[in-house]
Formats: sequence, C-alpha cells, structure tokens
Amino acid sequence: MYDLLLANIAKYITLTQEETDYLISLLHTKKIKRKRYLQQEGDTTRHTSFVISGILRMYSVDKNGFEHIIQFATPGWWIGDFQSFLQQKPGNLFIDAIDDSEIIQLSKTDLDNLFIKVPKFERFFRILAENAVAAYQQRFVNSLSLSARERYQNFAELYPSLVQCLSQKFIASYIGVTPEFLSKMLNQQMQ
Amino acid sequence: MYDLLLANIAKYITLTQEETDYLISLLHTKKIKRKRYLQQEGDTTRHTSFVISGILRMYSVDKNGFEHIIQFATPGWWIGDFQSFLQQKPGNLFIDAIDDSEIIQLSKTDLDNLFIKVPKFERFFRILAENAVAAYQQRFVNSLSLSARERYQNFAELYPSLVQCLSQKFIASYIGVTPEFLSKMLNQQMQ
DNA sequence: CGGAACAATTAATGTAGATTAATTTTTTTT
DNA sequence: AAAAAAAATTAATCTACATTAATTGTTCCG
Repeated sequence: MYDLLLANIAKYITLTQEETDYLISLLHTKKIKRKRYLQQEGDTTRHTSFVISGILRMYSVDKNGFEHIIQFATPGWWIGDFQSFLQQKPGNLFIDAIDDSEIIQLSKTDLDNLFIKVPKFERFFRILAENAVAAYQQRFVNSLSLSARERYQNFAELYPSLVQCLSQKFIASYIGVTPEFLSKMLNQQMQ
Repeated sequence: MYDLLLANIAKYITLTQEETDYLISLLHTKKIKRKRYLQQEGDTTRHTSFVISGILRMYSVDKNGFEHIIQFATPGWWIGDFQSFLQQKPGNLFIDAIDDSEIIQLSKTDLDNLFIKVPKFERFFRILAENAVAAYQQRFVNSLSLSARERYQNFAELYPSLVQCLSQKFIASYIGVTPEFLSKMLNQQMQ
C-alpha cells in the first residue's frame, strides 16, 4: 500500500523503523472514481496527495469557462495546489480523476508536526520542491518559446505513455490549443 | 552587506552566532555592471544568487532569437536556473543585469556542505523552494488563462515599482507580447 | 554639445490558432 | 445491443497578436 511512497522517500533520506511507523500513522488513503473531484475552485487544500494508482489532472478554468491543464499526475507523483496548501487559503484550481485512482494523503497539520518530530523530512520535501521548481521553470519556458506543434512533440517525448492513454482533448488542453486545432495538426503531420 | 540576506533567513529559522559566521564564510559578493551577463546559455550554474542591489532578469532565447523574460529579481530575491543548478548541467537560460547590481553567491558544493553541517538550512531552503513553486504555478496559470491586457494589469498590480522603472520593452517580454503591441495597447487604453 | 545607439510610436499587412457548426466515430451506460 | 453521451474530424470564417517598416523621441557617451 505504502510501498511506492516509501521507495520514493528512500531515494533521498533513510528512515528508521520507528520513523517509518510514525509517518504511516499520519497517512490516509483515498479512492477517487473517474470524473470525481479531489478539489474545486474555492476549496482550501488541506492535504498534499501522492498518487499510487490511476491518473489525475490539475487545471484552472478561465472566465470563459475554458480548462487549462497544468499537470497530470500518475503513480509516484505528488499533486496539489501549492499556493492554497501553503497559505491554507481558498485556491483557484481544480483537481479530478481521469481514471479511477487511489492516493495517499498527508494533512498540512500532520506535515508541520512531522517536520518538527523528524527534521529529516525537511530534506526530502526540500528536494521535492526544488525539483518541482525546475520542472515548472522548464514547462514555462517551453510554453513561451515553442509553437503548438513543438509543444506537442515535446510532450510526446517526455510522456510517451500518457500520449497513449489520454484522449486528445486532454493533451490539447495541456499543450494549450483547442481539440479542433490539435486534430487538424495531427492529421496534417501524417501527410 | 549581508544584512538583507540574514534578515531574510531570520524570518524562517534562528541561527546561532557560530552558524551565522559559518554561513558568511561561504558567501561571496559580486558586482555586475549594467548589461553584463551573470550567465549565458550553455553555462552550468555553479552558484545560487541573492540580489542585494540593482535588478536582474532571467530569460530564454527561442530559436528565432526572441527573448522571453521568466523572472526579474530585485533586492531580497533569489535568482538562478534551477534545473542547471540542481543537476550541475549546462542550462539554456540567460541572466543579465538591467541596472548595475550586486549579488551574494553561494556555491552548490558549499550549499550541500551547509545542509550537512547545519541541517536547519534544509528548512529555510525548503520554504524558499515551496514559495517558488507556488509563484510559478500562479504565473503559469496567468499566462494560460489571461489576455495580454489582463496580464499587463496583473503585472502592474503585483509589481507597481517595476512598472515605473522598467522600459516597456522588458515588460512586453515578461507578459509575452511584442513591444509594438504593448505600445498600441497602452495608448488605446487611455482613449 | 552633437551624433549614435536605443526605445517608443504608428500603421499596413500577415498568420497561428480560435470559433462555430455540422458530421462521424467511439465510448459509456442501461 | 440500443440509446445516449462524449470525442474526434472537417471546413469555413474570424481575431488577437506578430511582422515589417518607417518615423519620432530619448538617452548616453566621447
């Protein structure tokens, strides 16, 4: 159940049995059915979530009702509205399950206590956050400087398995074009 | 000299005199004249930098030679190509000084040692990285879901002092439009 | 102080990708 | 397996913003 998470943690820090047990005592698992929300605009993010099965998406909805996917999360990934979680204020993002999924949750309160009781976790979450910054920096640069076609190619290279399993609609939303345009683009490419 | 940085650190962790002295022994200051590069594409980022005076910009240059400003950094801000710094590999970003500036630098090696000798710093840099993730998430959402005019308004609200002191060229590059279009937009707005 | 480099403005023209809408294909539900 | 819902395709039209180019205004430096 917690193997994937523990393996993930073990890459960066080494825990004693006691520390592992304490961590596990703070965790809760949660199942989310396809199309069900983990979080909606206006909710305050009380937990950070680690995906163990399925796939979720985080997205914003603009004032014209269009969705912009910021991130997909497959097993082994963390997902959450960082701003809302850190400041414990209502956020403006949505998260829902694309397929039936299962996640492990850790509440903000428990995480804060964990940092105090087992300071080693500061290191783990520092590295996690640093990697997230690097990833966002890169994604942002790509969205600024690549054309729609290049953004698609880049996505396909980076996440070949996602290209297989996601509908075009979601990929279009992630790379920032309409489904109609993506369809046209892909069919032109073949000729 | 190091006051601004120490005050910044003191917001999140408390250091003994000894720890402060040790930190200071690892720091170097550097002056960067207007238009001089702190870093160019292909360089590996060996240091993380904290601005104490002046203003710098970090940007990417796309294959058509256009610059896209990712971040400005004024006193009190950290700046650096995270991906290159973390992986110690050549990066693809540029950083240069918009005005004569002064920064404090800390090398990757010294930072890694600092984490081992004074684990408290794990917490400080964790919080820093978390805040950076939240900021990037928000900037990214804005770039996806707002029009050029809204992005300008948002920038002007967030950084009123920068709107004053930066040339339109730089603001245009930050919000992701051409200088010509920004000029037109601003003059239309007044009518 | 004068001229060279740089920044801003204006306007005509061009285009990547959006919008709308109708049709077909695929998936889901019962 | 049929009906309903969702996804993909195609094509015509539209638009926010880019491009190009010429003009003016500003800053900086010898």
